[in-house]
Amino acid sequence: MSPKIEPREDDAEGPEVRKRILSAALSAFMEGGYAQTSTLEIATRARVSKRELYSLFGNKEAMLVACITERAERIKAPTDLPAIRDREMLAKVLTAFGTKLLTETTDPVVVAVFRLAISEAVHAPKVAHALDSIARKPIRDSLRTIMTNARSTGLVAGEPEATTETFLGLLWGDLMTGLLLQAANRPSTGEIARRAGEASTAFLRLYPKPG
Amino acid sequence: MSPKIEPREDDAEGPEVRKRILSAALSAFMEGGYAQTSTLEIATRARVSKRELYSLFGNKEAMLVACITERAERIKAPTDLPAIRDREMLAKVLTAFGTKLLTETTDPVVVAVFRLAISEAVHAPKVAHALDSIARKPIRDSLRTIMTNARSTGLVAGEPEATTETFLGLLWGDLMTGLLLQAANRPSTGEIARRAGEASTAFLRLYPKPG
DNA sequence: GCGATATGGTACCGACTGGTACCAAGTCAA
DNA sequence: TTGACTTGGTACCAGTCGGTACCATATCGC
Repeated sequence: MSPKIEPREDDAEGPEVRKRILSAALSAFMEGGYAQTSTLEIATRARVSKRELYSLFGNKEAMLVACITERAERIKAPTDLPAIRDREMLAKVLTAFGTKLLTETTDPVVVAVFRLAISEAVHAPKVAHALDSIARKPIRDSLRTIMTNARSTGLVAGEPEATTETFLGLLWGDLMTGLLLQAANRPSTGEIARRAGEASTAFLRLYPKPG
Repeated sequence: MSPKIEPREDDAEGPEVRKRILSAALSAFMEGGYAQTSTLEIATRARVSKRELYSLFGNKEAMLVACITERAERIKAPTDLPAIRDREMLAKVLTAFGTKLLTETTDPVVVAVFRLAISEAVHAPKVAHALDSIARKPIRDSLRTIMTNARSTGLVAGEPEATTETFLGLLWGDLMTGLLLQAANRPSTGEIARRAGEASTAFLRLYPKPG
């Protein structure tokens, strides 16, 4: 009940300190990788002292986790799913879902976040697990909800788990691996739309209306 | 024209020095990551002096490239493609291809190699590029050859590039990302076979015989 | 104006690293 | 035996880093 620390950051100091640090840390990690980035570098970029860094985050790894978590939380899947009445509508929903998913996850920053999490997946499972549970799983769950609905309304016969996996595969193809290895460029908006559309139609052709 | 150095490693010293180093380096990198692994650690594991390391590889990054290259070369795609006469045979070839691909690339060591390459993709593009050109591209090329054949013999109508991407997507689904993030376990032999079979049948249903 | 608190800047500590130099021991040819 | 060469072991160098301590400044309440 002590008086809250008032955010007296209104003096053109930019975003709040914590956000500034997270932003600085993320861009530093993106450019230099986790190991190559020194905490001093982060502090300097954030225009903050190392003490502030350590009093806010405790240690370097926690800064990484915080970065990744913060960015991943903004990827969350679309929340409001309209009621799907016919297969035409299902096609539209899937296309929209795919477009959104591809757009968000091919963002260079997101790709870099995946790279960071993958890099530390062995040593700091927390990092990878955070990304998985905050971004990857919710997206998948959201898609599976669509699939479950589509099945219960008799639009598609397949098992939700299987159809979800199929649609994700049709959507991704080999793209993510290429992006992670920097062997592919980010697809343009048009390519993304085309890809999502094709995945949607392919999916519906693959799972025709039962009965 | 000086006398070749004869490989007098026949004295039960185990594999040749170079291979021993590569093996030691790969397992060290796998366990500890690139940055966390010291060259002394590698030398000790390989029962070799640091001098030997540096005279053979020059620097640490080259050791990583050599590791990855060596392991990636063993993934190469199946070479002998039988002539494909009908769609039944195409199904079998695709299933076999998929099974082999999944079996080899879900190997924990291979996943770790991907992780290493992805980790260094920004700072050492050579590493990631090596993996891409030695393993990923040849596999894709091999599959596209199958697709091109299938098209020219009138078994499938789709553009080879597109059908290749589709089949890879059906095969992979969301698996690789899960493995990289350590959020999924390696699929069993049975699961791999099932997955490859389903990808194959789905693909053929998606691309019916033209005409 | 004054004491308390918090912050930026920075020096510092212990530990570790990549890479090189050097030594002692072993191996080979003659 | 001798001498050239190779190798494992290790000390060493210069540099870096994570994390802490300390100081001087600035802001705040009063």
